[in-house]
Amino acid sequence: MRMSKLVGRRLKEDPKDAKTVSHQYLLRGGYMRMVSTGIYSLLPLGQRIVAKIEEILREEMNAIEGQEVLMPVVLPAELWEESGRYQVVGAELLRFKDRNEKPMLLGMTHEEAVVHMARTEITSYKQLPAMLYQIQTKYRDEARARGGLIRCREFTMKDAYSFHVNQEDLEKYYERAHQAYVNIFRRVGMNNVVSIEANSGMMGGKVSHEFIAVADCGEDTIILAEDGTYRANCEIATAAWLFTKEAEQALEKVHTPGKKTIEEVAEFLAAKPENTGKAVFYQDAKTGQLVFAVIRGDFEVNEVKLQNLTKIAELKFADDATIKAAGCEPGYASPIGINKKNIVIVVDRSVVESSNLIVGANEADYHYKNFNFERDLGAADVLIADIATVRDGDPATTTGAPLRLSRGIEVGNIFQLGTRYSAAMGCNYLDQNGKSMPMVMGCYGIGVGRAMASVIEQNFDEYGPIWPITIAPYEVQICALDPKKPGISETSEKFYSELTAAGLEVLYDDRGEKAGFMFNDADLIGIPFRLIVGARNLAEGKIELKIRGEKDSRLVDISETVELIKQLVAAEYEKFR
RNA sequence: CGGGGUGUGGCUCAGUCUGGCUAGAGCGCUGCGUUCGGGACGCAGAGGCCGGAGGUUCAAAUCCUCUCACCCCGACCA
Repeated sequence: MRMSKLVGRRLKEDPKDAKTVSHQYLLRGGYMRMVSTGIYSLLPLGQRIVAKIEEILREEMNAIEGQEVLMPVVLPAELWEESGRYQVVGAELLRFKDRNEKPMLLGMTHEEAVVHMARTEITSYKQLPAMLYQIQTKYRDEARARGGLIRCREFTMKDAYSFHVNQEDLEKYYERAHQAYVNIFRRVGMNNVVSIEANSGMMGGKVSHEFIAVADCGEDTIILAEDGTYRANCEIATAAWLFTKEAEQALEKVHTPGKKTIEEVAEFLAAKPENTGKAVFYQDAKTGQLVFAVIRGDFEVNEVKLQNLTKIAELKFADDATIKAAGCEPGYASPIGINKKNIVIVVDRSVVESSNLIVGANEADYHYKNFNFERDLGAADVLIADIATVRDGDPATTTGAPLRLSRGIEVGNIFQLGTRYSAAMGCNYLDQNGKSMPMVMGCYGIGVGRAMASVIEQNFDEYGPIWPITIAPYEVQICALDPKKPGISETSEKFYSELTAAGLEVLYDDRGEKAGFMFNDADLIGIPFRLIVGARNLAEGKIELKIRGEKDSRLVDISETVELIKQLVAAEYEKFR
């Protein structure tokens, strides 16, 4: 490709709205343009990268017996009504009506569509297991798109769905899919991706893993043990907290004027936050059901754990009126004397296993000292569970190694769905005994554009992205410096045709711009190998070879250049096998 | 959905508070010339209903009302 004809200009200044590195470089390098909030067009350079990522995805999916299909973007609402998700999912699902007033939607994920396919095509245990996948457009009407391709509304996703005769077979396949994902992220050049246990949320099913590209701009918080033995999303992470019991002391009511927060109360009573208990009121956003959570003062309630435990889809902080209606005093709420009727009470292990805590007195300006769970509240009608948020430095459950918080981008997600969809939608097969059974399903997703952005987040310098050769838009770039000088243009053209003939993908900067101008553009395009044809070196029979991401360049004999590049490119690919 | 902010050539912005000349700058773009190894320079050009609609005024990018769009923080996120 000749640069003089390449569509997609590079920008000298950072676009004002781009905050993350990948967003800035994708715009500045001329890889993509925004068309509307969270909706982007890919320019030729971006599309070339995406096509290469997709090819790697196909290879890895095919390697685990995947069969590529293509399902529609526009789906009838009735299909989603079968699974129940038409009602459950909120405004992110874009709904509309066709000319006959028939309710339709834009697919945000394709469990329903693939079940529709599987239940008509697969009828016998002899056809199982089977895996179907597609690389296709998804639409999610995000409340807030951000970060360019990191979180957008329309995006390309590789989504795969597997069907099995039983849970055991699913689990075996799930392991293979997990390994395929590890391969994919290595091959596209993400050098720091961890798979972690995750909350399966509305997808249903129990076991799920997220693949997280560790990057500061990430939206997810993940918990990693320093020795690598524990990895989990902070939403479900736990730790080997140690609590100690002491001799119980008598309950004592104390005056704590104006002291509301844990810190204020603890300081006022010359205690530490871990000597206190914290009471937090939540309510079901839909039904209003009140939930009373008690946890030690030095912990924070993990709302995702609480939601999973109480099976409430959406929790919010309870308002003061609701709290008062339940007979409690906001700010001084107490587990002592609480009316257990009509309130879901959840007590964290930290409170159950500690002694003599300071808690509210359910009366303004008063607290109790020496609260002990068994004696003062009791386990009857109380849920005892781990609802604590892991803190930096907490000990891992595996080895006790300190846990650390990191930020990351969710680049892949795999679920063991079970029969959540197949049972609801009649996706059955006949087993050996002629008995109709629901298929056991798994699903496996990777966002293609997000993967491209994440590669940048892990491979860049102050000048631009540094593409791994496996997904670089081109393998070699030729910069013809001052092409009017004798020999420059001829030599560059010769390299261009010879390298292209050798099967290499070459971007040829034939524009005759100033050297610095071309170098800066080349850095933004981030191609691994760069040949610089200039008068100075040409007089010596030499060509400069610069490897993107390396500081120094080297001189190569003209006669050896083509052969050397072929070898270097081949060797570079080997690194990603 | 809360809170904050921004809309002026392709891009980044000034001008708005305090209304008034032909609406500006840098980058980019076109032509000519000089340059030529890390974003050169000169000359000459093209390109704007100042987000939109109403209003106030002799006069509106600027003041008022309404509206739309976008960004950031939070909530949400299969």
